[in-house]
Amino acid sequence: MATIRDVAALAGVSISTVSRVLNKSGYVNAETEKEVLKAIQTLKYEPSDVARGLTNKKTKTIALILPDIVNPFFPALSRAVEDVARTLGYTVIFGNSDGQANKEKAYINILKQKYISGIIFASHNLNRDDVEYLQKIDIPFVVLDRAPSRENCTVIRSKNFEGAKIAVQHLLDIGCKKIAHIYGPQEINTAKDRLMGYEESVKNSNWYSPTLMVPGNFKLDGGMNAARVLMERHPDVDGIFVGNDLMAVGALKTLLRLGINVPKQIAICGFDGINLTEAVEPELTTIAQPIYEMGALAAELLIMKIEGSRVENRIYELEVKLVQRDSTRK
Amino acid sequence: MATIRDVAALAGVSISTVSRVLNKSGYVNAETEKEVLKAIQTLKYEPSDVARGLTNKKTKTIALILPDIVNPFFPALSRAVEDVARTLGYTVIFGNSDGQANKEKAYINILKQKYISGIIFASHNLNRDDVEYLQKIDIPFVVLDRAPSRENCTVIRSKNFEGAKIAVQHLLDIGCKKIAHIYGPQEINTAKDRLMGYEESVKNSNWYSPTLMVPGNFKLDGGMNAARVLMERHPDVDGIFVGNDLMAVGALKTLLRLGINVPKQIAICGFDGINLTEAVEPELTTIAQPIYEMGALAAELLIMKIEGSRVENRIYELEVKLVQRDSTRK
DNA sequence: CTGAAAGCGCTAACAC
DNA sequence: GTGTTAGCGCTTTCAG
Repeated sequence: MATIRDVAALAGVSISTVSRVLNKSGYVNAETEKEVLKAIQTLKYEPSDVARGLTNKKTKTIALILPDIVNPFFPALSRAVEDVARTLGYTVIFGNSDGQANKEKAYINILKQKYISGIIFASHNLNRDDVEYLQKIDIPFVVLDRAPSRENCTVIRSKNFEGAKIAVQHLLDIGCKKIAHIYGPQEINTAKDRLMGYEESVKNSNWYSPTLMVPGNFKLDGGMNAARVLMERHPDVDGIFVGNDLMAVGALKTLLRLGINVPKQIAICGFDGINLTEAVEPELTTIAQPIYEMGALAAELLIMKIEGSRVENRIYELEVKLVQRDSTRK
Repeated sequence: MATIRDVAALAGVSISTVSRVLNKSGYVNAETEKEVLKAIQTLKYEPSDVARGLTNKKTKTIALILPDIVNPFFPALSRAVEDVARTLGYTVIFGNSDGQANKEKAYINILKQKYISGIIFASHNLNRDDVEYLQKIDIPFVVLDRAPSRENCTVIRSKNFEGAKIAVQHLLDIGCKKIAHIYGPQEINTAKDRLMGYEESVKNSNWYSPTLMVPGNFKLDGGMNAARVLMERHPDVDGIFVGNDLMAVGALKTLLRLGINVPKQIAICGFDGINLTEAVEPELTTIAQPIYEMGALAAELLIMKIEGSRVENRIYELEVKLVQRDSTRK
């Protein structure tokens, strides 16, 4: 593979001139530039990102750390990140943390050794120490959903609280008289916000009872189990707002197995907007987050940071949207 | 961040000695080694992968190029690759090619500039030229499902042809009298092999007709449409072997919407073994590929190649397994 | 067993 | 405008 030296030799200039045309930095005579470009062409020269990295401490690669790519929320997000990264000339390393602080910390270290340009953390476990560390070693980062502090992080999320209220209102609108909620792990902010949105919406209803709120694990089986519990406690429920789509699918399974008609007897509304909601029958109504946009924005903001644009350290909160489907069409 | 020089200084040795203990290469006095290790400890020194890359032309990072991470087959595969890569000290870059040869070629180039250690191509579009190019620039690679030539590629796949026969046999075993097949794009090897397996299994049956084979696109809507076509052509079909799970889920949707009971009236068997088969109701019987194992094996073989072990350039063909669920339990 | 020195391929002062 | 040179942090001969 040709190096910058080969190009310089062929073009009859010095390597710094070549470097200048490569980086469009400093002045270069139009003629010489042409020569250099020609030499680059004929040698099919491509600068080595690694050598550049060594000098710049930046590698045009970003990392995406997420809990588990197998969780159906993340593929779409990853796709968005990769799409915009590639467009902007970046490459993306991905890592699964399983939500474990130590795995995530280990990744930060590895990535540092690789002079990673920046990191996107998705619904993870970042704590104050990590944030300080990242700041200390000067690695730009962006956080999805969760952040230990609002002040010094750029965080992207969608309107979970409002979305929950929209969900409940929708169920009321279609005529539900007693609405339950299956919520996710309360260590997870999104799960908490959605639960709060539900509570605030229903607490003054005469049918309200705390036992209408059943915990789940944000996974399929959690939704299945929660629905079973709920049916035992409150057989008269006629609407369920489920904290995420995966559990909503689980709940749907349980209801179908119990011979309950969805939506006629019980309507279901999920949250997230993953593709899975369209794979099941009946298709699930959901409060859709703009998943792709969230990923794209994360990548854009991160790369802006990397390239020196000032990016506000604040929460970017995106809108959610009610997507009605058969599970709430009585 | 401390460099190798800092360590050398603190330990009172030369940098080459430090390098030796770092790489366990060459002889180092036990005493000096201890000193060096201590210095490394107190300085929290971590060698720079980038600097190493510059000298070694290897970066301890591999790439995974796949069509689209959003396709539910790939998350599990990716997870496996990342798991074993991490365990073996590698990091993974992922890229979506959308099955487009040019995107894939572009990635190869970018990765080359990054001194990528090796590449895994999943069900992609690699052609002879690409293979030659990769060999020329000496980047180890492994291919999943498809390869332009058997001789000079390490390819991993599962028994598609045999799996298809198992599927048909299973449908016969549970009493199906007329079995249709929805097949995937014939440019894709796996789709072709599965179709051939079906044909070979049924071509001598008295009920056989070529019109029982309906094309699909390996996606949800393809399965939905194909099932509709099929029901018009052959309302008396009582078993469908679908070329992949995603289409099988689509077919199931169509049948449920038509008020057809699955499995009583029509049994369905898919292929792949993705999680989605357990999310729908009834759950789908499928010919499960060992998806995780395939990814893990790909990563292992690739890293063996990278690290200089001889790895046979041949096809590693893994077993598939019938997983019976309610969609074929009459 | 250990150190000196020459790169790996590139960027960025600093001269000319 | 363009060339020289000194690194970036590490590995690896080659002496000693």
